[in-house]
Amino acid sequence: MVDFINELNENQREAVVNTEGPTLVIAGAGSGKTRVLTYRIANLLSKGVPAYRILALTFTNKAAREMQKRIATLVGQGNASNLWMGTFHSIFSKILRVEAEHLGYTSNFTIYDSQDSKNLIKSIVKDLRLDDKVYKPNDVLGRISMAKNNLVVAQAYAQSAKIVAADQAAKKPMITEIYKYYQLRCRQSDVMDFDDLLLQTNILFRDFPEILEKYQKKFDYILVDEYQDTNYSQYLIIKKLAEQHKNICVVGDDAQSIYSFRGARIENILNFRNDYPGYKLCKLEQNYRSTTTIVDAANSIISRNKEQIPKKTFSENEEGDKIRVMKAMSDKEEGFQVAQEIFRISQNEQAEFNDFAILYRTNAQSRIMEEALRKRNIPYKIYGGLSFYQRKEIKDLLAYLRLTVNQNDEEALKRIINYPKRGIGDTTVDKLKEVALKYNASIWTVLCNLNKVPGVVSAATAAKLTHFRQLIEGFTELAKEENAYDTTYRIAKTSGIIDDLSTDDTPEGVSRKENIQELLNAVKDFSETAYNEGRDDKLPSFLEGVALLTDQDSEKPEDNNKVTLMTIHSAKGLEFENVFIVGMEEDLFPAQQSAYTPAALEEERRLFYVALTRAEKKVVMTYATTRYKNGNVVYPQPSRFIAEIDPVYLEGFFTPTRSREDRQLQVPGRVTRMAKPTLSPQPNVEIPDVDTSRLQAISGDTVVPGMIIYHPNFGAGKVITLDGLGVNKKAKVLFAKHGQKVLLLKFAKLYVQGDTN
DNA sequence: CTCTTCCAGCTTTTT
DNA sequence: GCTGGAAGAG
Repeated sequence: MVDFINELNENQREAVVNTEGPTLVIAGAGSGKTRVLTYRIANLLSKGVPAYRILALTFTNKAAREMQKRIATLVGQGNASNLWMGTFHSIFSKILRVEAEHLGYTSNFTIYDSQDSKNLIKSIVKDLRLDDKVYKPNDVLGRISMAKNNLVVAQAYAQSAKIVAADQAAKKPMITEIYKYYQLRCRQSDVMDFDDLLLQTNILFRDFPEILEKYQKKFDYILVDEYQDTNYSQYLIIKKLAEQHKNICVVGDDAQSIYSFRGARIENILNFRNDYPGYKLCKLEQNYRSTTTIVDAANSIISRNKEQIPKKTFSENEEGDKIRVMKAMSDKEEGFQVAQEIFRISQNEQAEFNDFAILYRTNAQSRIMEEALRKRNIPYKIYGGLSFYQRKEIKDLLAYLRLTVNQNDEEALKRIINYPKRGIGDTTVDKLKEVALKYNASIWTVLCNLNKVPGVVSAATAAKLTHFRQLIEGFTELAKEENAYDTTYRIAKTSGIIDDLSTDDTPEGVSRKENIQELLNAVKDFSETAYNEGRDDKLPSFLEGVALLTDQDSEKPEDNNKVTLMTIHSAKGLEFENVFIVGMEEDLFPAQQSAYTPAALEEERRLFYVALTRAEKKVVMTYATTRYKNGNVVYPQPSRFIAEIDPVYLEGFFTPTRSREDRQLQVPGRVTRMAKPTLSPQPNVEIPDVDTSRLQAISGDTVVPGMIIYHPNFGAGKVITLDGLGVNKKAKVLFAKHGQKVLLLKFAKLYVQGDTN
């Protein structure tokens, strides 16, 4: 039995005991949010609610697993594993597989990861003969994703005047066409992308009320973690499911909303009161994780944001050390200093390596940290970056598995039709695709009907294609009989993948083979566990989950005493005794794209808040004064976030005294190679003042000599000369405060004085 | 059709 | 600094 009285504070207990009706839990960082969720679920179970009637949605697989583990220790493994607990994507993909036929998919539909989606977009852009410089897969996918997350299907996209106008303004009017074909080809391939998993669930619930009702009845209790990170699509699914009984409990912290870039709506949490009148509000404000210094410093940061739910997190822990700021001459030295500090602290204070985390804004920063740690023989584990499942050799083998299960999977087919080499080149694939488009069929269908389209390929090519087709068909037959492991093993062998990798003796080649072996082990593990537990051990079942897996899901036991390296985003929800936040520099953190709009900047600040509040005892922040970025040297300024912390909580950072106006004017931007901050000579040209409240952005090619321009970094300046052509066009500009600079116009964000009326 | 070499673009963050 | 695509030679 669960001891609520002794293990929970009053507010936490409220949140746990009030199981009926809508409940909103506002949970500050480190306030025992997970504890509340797990106890609430344990409480429901102890009241006799069957586990399979509880739906608990988390944001990451990791969070789900963690919670399951903790519930299992409270109520036993058997009970815990019957819970419907997982990410939105994994839970609803499960439901969609059951209901797929209603929507015109098969239950074996494939899930495209972002790379697959981008590849498909690339290919559509090519088919439509569009400029791939204008229609960049990333951008286009972003637009489509945004649309889907707002439940705008391709047809509605085309009909929305607002969206069409926005695309036209961005000079990308064909996105709507691309969306249409993208969706068409996904359907043809029996494929859903990540966003479809949510969109199609919404469509399912909208168009089939009896199915909605089935699930409304099934889930008596619904819990949602990280509610501030839900997007519209997720929000609506929850709302519909909870409509009948309204036993919904959402937990979140608006101060930790860091996913608006992928459609998360902070309003969802703010509007809970309107959606569920009569809701119960629980505020968890006591931080049990961090020292008062850290909590107060974090508060001093987040209070600068305008948009937030009023709350005051506090800590009754000891005051603790001040937050240390370390400056390094270079990114390399930054790594060196961090490694040295970790080593020193671990020696002096008997801290274990797993008490340390190094957090960074971008994955690209990990490599330099890795190198430094390796030199000092400090063990580390690294999350994110190129995940296991994104490695080429793994994707290749998975593509075989996918095609075996779903022959219409276009991206899988294109990936392996000529890997290993079997003499089927791009020309042939293009021809097949043309035929497929013409007959509105998948490439596989064309492959099966080559005789009906004579003359498309030569007899020799046709033979090769047929051979490939038979290879896959053989695998499909095999998959029906054998378990996932036996099938996969045979595929790896007979497809030639293993032979192909065996010819490569380089360290990379060896590591690729090891990765294949690791995947085989994972499949074996799946098959055996499934068999032992009486579940389906065939290939489709294995594949179901794989697309939604990430690196973070494969924690290895040998990883237990290592320093953790990860992005701040993936650190959310975790805690470490000692946290190093590295790369505290302008244009890195806050990211340069975020520095210009207030909303984006607030999100960066929340991200910083998340980073700080990961720490229990010590925070060390570091910045470098030179850094390699995309192979170029840049000279970053320390992040404004350092100066935003109340200096009483800091040590080692000298806050430069700047005038108020100066601080407001300074919107640090990109430092280009040409723009080394050197000693600025006083200008000998008179530059009039610029009214910064009336600036108008201009593009580089409208710049002419003599023009007065305004640069976010350097302020007002006069264009002296221009040289270079096209994208290499440069302007020599004399700035009032910074002297002469050469700007690459392609990069420089320039403004001119706008109309004064 | 395949292999090699060269170049451009990229870096926000994740299911 | 790395990756993926283009281009050109065999």
